[in-house]
Amino acid sequence: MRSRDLARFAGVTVRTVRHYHQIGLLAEPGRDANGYRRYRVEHLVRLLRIGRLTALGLPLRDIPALLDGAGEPRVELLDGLDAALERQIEGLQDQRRIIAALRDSTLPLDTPHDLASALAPLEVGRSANAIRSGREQLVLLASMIAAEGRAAIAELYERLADPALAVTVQELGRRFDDLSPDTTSAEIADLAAAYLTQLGPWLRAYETVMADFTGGDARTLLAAHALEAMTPQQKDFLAVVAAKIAQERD
Amino acid sequence: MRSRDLARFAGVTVRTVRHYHQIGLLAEPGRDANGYRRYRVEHLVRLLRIGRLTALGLPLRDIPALLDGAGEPRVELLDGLDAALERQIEGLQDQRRIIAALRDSTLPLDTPHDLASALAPLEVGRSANAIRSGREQLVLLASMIAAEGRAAIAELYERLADPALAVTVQELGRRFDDLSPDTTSAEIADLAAAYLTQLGPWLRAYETVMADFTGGDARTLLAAHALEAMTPQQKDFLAVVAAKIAQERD
DNA sequence: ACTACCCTTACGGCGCGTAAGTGTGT
DNA sequence: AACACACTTACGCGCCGTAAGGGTAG
Repeated sequence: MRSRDLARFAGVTVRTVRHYHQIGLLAEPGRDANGYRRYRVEHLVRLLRIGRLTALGLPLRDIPALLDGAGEPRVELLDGLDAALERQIEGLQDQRRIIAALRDSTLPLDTPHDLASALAPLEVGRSANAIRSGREQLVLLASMIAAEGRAAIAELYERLADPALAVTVQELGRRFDDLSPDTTSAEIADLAAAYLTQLGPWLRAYETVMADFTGGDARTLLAAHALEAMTPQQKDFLAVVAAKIAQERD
Repeated sequence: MRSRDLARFAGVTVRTVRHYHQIGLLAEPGRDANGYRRYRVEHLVRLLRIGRLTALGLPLRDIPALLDGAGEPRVELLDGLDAALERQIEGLQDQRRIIAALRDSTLPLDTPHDLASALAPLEVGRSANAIRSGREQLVLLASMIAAEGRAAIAELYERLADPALAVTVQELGRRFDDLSPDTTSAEIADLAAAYLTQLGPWLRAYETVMADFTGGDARTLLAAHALEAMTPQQKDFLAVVAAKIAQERD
């Protein structure tokens, strides 16, 4: 037998055989006068056994001990392999579940599905900037909120997306997007008042949930992120809203 | 944010972050006067999105296209990922099945379970040499027989292991193992006659199955392997048996 | 002269882990 | 002076794939 025959019989590539030679897993056979390797049946047997063991998921490193010594720790070995396989399978199944959930959505693949699903209707009519910023904020939020808070946050977003409120939210959002150097401070105050009237209760609920389920640095980061995407007038608006909330509290 | 903070927020290691820098997946941030990296929220957002995509099983190589360009081929991409995952899972489940079958057996891990399960009783009392050779032969045979023939071969082995025949087979085996330089040719002829009487029909069935389900080179290899483990007297015995079979045929 | 093999050496790839050696913040 | 950080460069892993460059069999 020469390399090609051996490899074919064993169902592997010639490269694989030579790799096994390199790491000392398969003994080098004798050579013909021309330097070609000349294999004997014992090599094929060894190669086939190696193949059976790798098919179990055993690393090459462990195989010499099993083939040359006796395979003492039978059951422990098998149990270890099986447990490792089970963990791997579960991991892959998790991935499949995420993928399955994602196919039903039109949102980007990297948005957290559980929070974002309700968000799509709220994006209607918003500026590209606002949409991008909102999605980024969601990614941040999803990473920083404790697992127990996810449901609470999701429920809040769903409340916004409720048809009774969604139209209002869209309109407020559009007015926010339109804040520009032309906007007067009276108009800003106007919008802030409308915001608090319509969304005051929601904002308080949001703050409660955030206080319960996120850390202080999380909220700092979220705030920093939100500010990055805003125009000066939008920041002014935010300041007015914040002032009014503080005022209410007293 | 410095490296450590960024990494902790994103749930990865600092090394991972730097790897992403190296392959151009994450932009290098500005540096402080001392050379430390100073990250901004946009880096964290990017890193989190990368994390969401890798969690789906996407290779890092594909991620820039998804984050920077639009993710056009949504469904195809997801389907491809899902199919790949499914294949992987099936492969791992195959491994688990093999492992499960192996735990019930006391044979070495690298013997083909479906053929070998019936073989254990026949090894009782045989020489170490014969046992080793027999198992090796099984490995060879399992690799060379067509899938359809496995059941037929398994059935043949089970016939040998049938209590009615097993004792005879064991005894013939032991006598075969004992062939040595002291053995006379009359004793060899004696054993050959016993062999043919007891196992003639089985041998013919075996030859039929082999002719049906293996190639000529497979049988050549098996014969070569069997001969390697035999003493001269055992080879003599084999020659006598072969001659008698040829004689019968005429 | 063609084709299909054989040989050897060596780099690549995925996604980082793990040093090794040096400087910085407190 | 200790300690936890930061920085860079570079090798390692598991299992080969894939050349590159050259000889050989039929």
